[in-house]
Amino acid sequence: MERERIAQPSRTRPARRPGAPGRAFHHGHLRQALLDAALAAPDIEGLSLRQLAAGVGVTAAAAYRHFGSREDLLSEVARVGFDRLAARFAQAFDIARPPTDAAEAQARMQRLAQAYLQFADDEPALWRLMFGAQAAGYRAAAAPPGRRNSYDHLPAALLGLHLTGLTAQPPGERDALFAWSAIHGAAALRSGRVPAALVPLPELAREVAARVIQSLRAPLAAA
Amino acid sequence: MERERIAQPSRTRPARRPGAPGRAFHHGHLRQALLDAALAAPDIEGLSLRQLAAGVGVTAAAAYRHFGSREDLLSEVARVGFDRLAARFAQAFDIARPPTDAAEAQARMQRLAQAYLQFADDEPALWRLMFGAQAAGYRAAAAPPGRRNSYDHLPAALLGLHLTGLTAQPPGERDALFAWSAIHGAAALRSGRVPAALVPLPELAREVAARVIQSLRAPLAAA
DNA sequence: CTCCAGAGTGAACGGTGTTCACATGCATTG
DNA sequence: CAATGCATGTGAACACCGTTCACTCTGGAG
Repeated sequence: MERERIAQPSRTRPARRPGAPGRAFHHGHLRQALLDAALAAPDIEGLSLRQLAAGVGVTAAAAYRHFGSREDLLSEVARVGFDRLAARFAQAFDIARPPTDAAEAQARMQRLAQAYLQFADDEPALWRLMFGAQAAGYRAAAAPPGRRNSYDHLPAALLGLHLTGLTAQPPGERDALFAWSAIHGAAALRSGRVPAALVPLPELAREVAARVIQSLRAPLAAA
Repeated sequence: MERERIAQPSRTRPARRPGAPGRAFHHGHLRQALLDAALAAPDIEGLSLRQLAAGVGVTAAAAYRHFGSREDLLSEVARVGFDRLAARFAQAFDIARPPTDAAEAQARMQRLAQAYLQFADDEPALWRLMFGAQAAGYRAAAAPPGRRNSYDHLPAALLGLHLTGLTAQPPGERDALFAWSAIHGAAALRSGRVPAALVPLPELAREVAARVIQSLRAPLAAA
């Protein structure tokens, strides 16, 4: 059954796009197809490997040619999530160019917060996977060696605040932690449908950024 | 098989503690036993209903006499978690008695933050359940009508800051949101093993509280 | 043209949540 | 005190899940 196979050139190894739309897997892009399907799912953590495989027209066992386990697959998906988040940060401001003045430094902080919050808004399932229950992810973004790190932008933004005179002390690791906490917490509460956090996003981002800047303006008073 | 049943008095309805240690369920406290077993589990979300039931010496189907589904059971467990969190808040300071001075108001904020962070440290599985992936929980604490609300303490602490002159404006809902974000975010990052958050807890709590107070000291500058 | 390594199949394993007909024993009636 | 009824727990069954394994197929290298 099912002879009719389309003879495709496919001279280079990783080529072989799905010429025929539905059929013609076998050697090709199953791995990517599975990742794409998972990324498109409304509830990534809740999806079953069997459904996922069936969705791309393949047996569940076939997935094990490309991933060691369901957990592995989800880790890969989370990694893509961190890449996307990093891409949004990169769009928020150019880390290589220092801010021109205090207003710009403040705007950067605000855009950074907005990028973080917007990401959680736009991709809630991916967000939950990245920072959810098992949370293997918090460090995942820091891993890939060559690639630009997701977590570089926040220290850079804080440094910008200091260089333009908005904060008294140069930013330390703990300052970054607090800033991250505030932004991450806001995103978590928002995605948890806490009413006060359901305000329009730019407004929330502006407020969080402003409060973070204010909190870092002066060194801490003695405990 | 298994005759030997211990005839127990059990005159009042909800009495009947497990006199004989292993056996002698049937009519009694299965519901509570299941909740207790779940609360004691190292990974609440990951546990199976069958294992849980087997752990208390009962068939999985028996659980359905007391809970509509596994999800229902976990919701109940989460509710207990919010009660415990509220109890810790109640121990942090008496909400009915306003703070005597600025130092006391500041100390309250700090104790509140510490209670939150300590809870996440002490009961990580419960914490993940409460604020984890599905996160039906963020509002759950606000629900029970008669009982003291988990979320009353934060606004009270903020009001204390204002009354003792530590903040310029009376605290609004959005101020509470920011404060909660910062504390919750710190707890999330800490439970996510972010290295900078793994500092000794009292120190982290002191810092977060101080930064929150500083961030709320003055009204926001115009956007 | 032959061979082979990689890719996908289908059946099977044990485990899961959930349902349902059935057993059982308590507490309350007559 | 005996009988009844209802809440409570049982065991088998269902569909589904993740994972493994022997197998088939195919496309490209020699």
